[in-house]
Formats: sequence, C-alpha cells, structure tokens
Amino acid sequence: MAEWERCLVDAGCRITAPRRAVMQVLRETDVPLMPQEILEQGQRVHWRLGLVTVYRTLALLTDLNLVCRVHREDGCHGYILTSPGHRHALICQVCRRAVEFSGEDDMHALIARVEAETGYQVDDHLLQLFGLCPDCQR
Amino acid sequence: MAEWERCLVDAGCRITAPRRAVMQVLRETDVPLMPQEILEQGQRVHWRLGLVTVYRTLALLTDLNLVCRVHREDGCHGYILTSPGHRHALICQVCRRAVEFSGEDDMHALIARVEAETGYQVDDHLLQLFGLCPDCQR
DNA sequence: TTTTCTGCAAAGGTTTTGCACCAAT
DNA sequence: ATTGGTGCAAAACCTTTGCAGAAAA
Repeated sequence: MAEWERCLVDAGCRITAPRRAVMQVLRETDVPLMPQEILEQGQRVHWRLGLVTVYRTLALLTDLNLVCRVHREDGCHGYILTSPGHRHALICQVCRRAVEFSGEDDMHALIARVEAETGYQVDDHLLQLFGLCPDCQR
Repeated sequence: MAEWERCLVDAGCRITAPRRAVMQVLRETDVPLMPQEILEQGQRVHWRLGLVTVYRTLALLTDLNLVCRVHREDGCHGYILTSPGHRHALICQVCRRAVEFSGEDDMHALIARVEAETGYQVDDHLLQLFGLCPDCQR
C-alpha cells in the first residue's frame, strides 16, 4: 500500500477510484495544476470523475499535508505534491514547471531579524519564487 | 496636491471622488482590506461609490505601484498602501494588522543559493509572514 | 467639448453546498 | 449493513465586461 494510502486510512478515510485518479495526476506532474486541469487529466484515468470531487479531494489531501497549494499572481491556485523537507515552490514563468526548495536556513535568519525589528512573533510564512527554468532561459 | 494625485495625473488619469474615497480608506488602515470592505468604508466618504469602481481603482493603483495586493491563505486578496522600500507584509493572524518589512538582504542570499542549486533564473518573489503582533501575544 | 470615469446590470469563472445514489469497509 | 464518498445541479462568491450617462479637464 502506498504511503499516501496509509495516510488516508490512518485518518479514517477510504481509498476510492477518484482519489487514486487525483493522486496519479499529481504524481505525474511537476507543474502546479489547477482543479480544472486535474479534472481533465484525471478523467483519462477515471472517466466518472467530477470537478466537485477534485475540490473535495484536494482539500482532504491538503489537510493531510500530502499536497500543497501555490498562489499565482492572477489569484488562481495550483496544487502540487508536498515534498518532505522542501516547502517552497520556484515556478517558471514561461512553462510553469515548478521545483521545490528548502529555504529554512536563510528564512530563519530573516525571520529572527524581522521579529526583533517589529515585535511580532512569526509563526508561518509564504514564500514563492518566480523566474525562468534552465530550458526556458534559452 | 498629494503625491498619489501627482502620480495619477502623470499617468494621464483624472482625480475623482471615488478614487479619493478609496485612497482615503487605504490611508486610514494598517490591515489589508478586501474590495468589499473598501467599498463599505469608502461609501461613508462617497456614498455613490460602487464595487466595480473599487476594483477598477485598485487595479489602477496597483499598476502605478501605489497599492499592493497581499495573498491570504484562504485565497482572498487584501490591499494595502505600498510603503517605499518595504515590499513584504507581516500579518497578525488574530487582528490582521499588517506591517511591512524589507527583507532584501536575506532574500538575495537565499535567491543566489537557490539559483545555484536549481539552475533557474529567479526574477521575482512572493514573501509574506504570518504571526502575532505585540498586542495579540498577550 | 472631449475624453475619461462611473455605476448598473449582466456575464464569467471559481469554489461550495444540498441531496439522492453509490461504493468501500 | 453502515458509513462515508460521489456526482449532479444549483447556489454562492468574487471579479470582469458592456454600455449609457455623468463628470473632469
């Protein structure tokens, strides 16, 4: 049984065809996909898949921290698998291919400084980088 | 004439009552406001203000870099005045009060490292911090 | 007077909800 | 057999667009 399936079972959830389809689509991409795109690709795996179920599945997987949501400047959201220990996305502005990176060391330095400057206690952060991937630089 | 008015005139735009109302609301808050909230507060200044005009004004002010948009975890957007030289928002999760901070030095270090690791060329970044402001820590 | 701006209404797009049926355990 | 999940339809939102009238320059 795959790790994500164990995770769902432990949470008291069932393993279903729609959930398998969504996970399969997400495992096959390194571009953050929007719910509509996940639907279209997922229907090639499970033709009865509906958009509502995609939303509900993404919400579940996000709660379980198996999937994370990235923000786009236009306000839409894309979803990619969560990579353990790598929490931030770097997204190509041309082909939208995303890689994740760990920025914890530099972030800790920045956060400590901002906490000292502002008096705020920082609990969470949202960091995304945008640029050109190696292929699109040519 | 206020600086923001000069900025609009230079861009070939007119100074109107709805635009004054939106700017006044934004100058009186340190919490990022959603368009609907800007409408409600702006109507106390200019009762004819409509939601469509709020959106159009925010788009204009954002284009002119007088106002910046912040992302919330729930997917909504808030708007606050742009502070020169301070590009990132730190938002209190209890009272939503926001301060801006400059993180350029640490960000440059992080970006240089990520560029070296991934081969991407990084052009832009989205960074927001969330936590507790001094008042809400008690 | 000329051009831009505004407000309304309507459309467009994304996300959520209600409900009856279906499927996993 | 039970409980949770699914899909459809419709609702609820947020945001944009078309257009005629109003206001700034």
